[in-house]
Amino acid sequence: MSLRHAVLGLLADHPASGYDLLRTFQTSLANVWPATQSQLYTELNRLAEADLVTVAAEGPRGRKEYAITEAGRTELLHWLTEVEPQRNRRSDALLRVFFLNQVDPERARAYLEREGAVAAERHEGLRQLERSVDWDSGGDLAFYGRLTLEWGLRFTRMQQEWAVWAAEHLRDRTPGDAGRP
Amino acid sequence: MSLRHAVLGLLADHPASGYDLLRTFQTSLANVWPATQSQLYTELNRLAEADLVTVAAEGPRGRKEYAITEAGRTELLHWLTEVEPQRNRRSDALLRVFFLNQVDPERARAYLEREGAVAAERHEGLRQLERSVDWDSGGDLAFYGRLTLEWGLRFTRMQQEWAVWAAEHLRDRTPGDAGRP
DNA sequence: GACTCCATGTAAGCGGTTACATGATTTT
DNA sequence: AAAATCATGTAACCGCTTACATGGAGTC
Repeated sequence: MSLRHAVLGLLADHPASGYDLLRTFQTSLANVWPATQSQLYTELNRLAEADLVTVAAEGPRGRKEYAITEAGRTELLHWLTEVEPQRNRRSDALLRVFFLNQVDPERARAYLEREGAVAAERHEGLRQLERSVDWDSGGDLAFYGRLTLEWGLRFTRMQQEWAVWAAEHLRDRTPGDAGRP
Repeated sequence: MSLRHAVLGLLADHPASGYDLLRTFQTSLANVWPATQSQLYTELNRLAEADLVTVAAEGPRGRKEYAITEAGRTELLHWLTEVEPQRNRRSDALLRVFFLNQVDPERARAYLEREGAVAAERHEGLRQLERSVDWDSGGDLAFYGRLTLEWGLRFTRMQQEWAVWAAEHLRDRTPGDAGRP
């Protein structure tokens, strides 16, 4: 149930409408906790129902600006410091590797190489993001955003390096007859 | 819908009962695609319904041994080579980092250090697993299992190193008054 | 006979995805 | 006037989690 806390976390910084939050979820948070429009609006209504947020103002076009309440802040801090993160992660990309013995080594290598290429692309995308953001604003959010971005950079690099290593390992193991005397 | 393919992948190697598969999911696959007992039995019935697996034999205590069918193999290969992996991952641990500006730097550092410690533990656990498995059996599954394990080792190491880096970065930024002249 | 392990099934509830639906305001 | 953007809401479906429920077979 972390969408709830993602919303609280954003509103803790400053009030925003569902529409505002949506854009944040589709940009800054896209790589950490993506959320859809449908999900967001439902959750905002639930949060308001539970008095963790309130409708602070109403604007044109039915716009509702939400603000976090004291109870919301308490809940956020509780989650931040006292709730153990769920660390078990599923990876269907890795699951495929597990079953790569079902295809011939060439296809297996092709799969690994594609994984490496995709990781490299994502890495490059994050590097571009890094360049495009003003990190010197001094804001706390910028600082911690930088930390999560660094995680992403390291993660994608690790994946890329692993894929290269795995493909090589595979080649060494089954010296394909192609390109050999 | 990858539980389906995880089951097919396992049955592609050799027939097994739901109970057998369950143990595999709770051990070898635990770090890649965990599944519960409830989920597994439901999925096996669905797979049988769709003729992707069949009940090859019935044993004592109502044991049903499932085997993959030709249609099942086709579906597995399709998924393996033609379906693009879903790569967007949620991480509530990382989401917390994003909102760490809500707590004081000391608590933030404590959080990062704990993340590092957990990563180190998991790394050690995987190293032990590595030692306990006979990788020289020559089996394909052992080979590809090794690749996924290596991924885990690199991932946990990366996380640990990142956590150390992040905690240091945080210290440099806000030179706490504790332990300073 | 009691305990443990093997073995399967089902029901309630929740969070996430996809799709549909509506309408006001601003821009071109 | 038309198009783009802002803005919210809801319904169907699916997969995962938790919990409950049942019983056969082997072991002490």
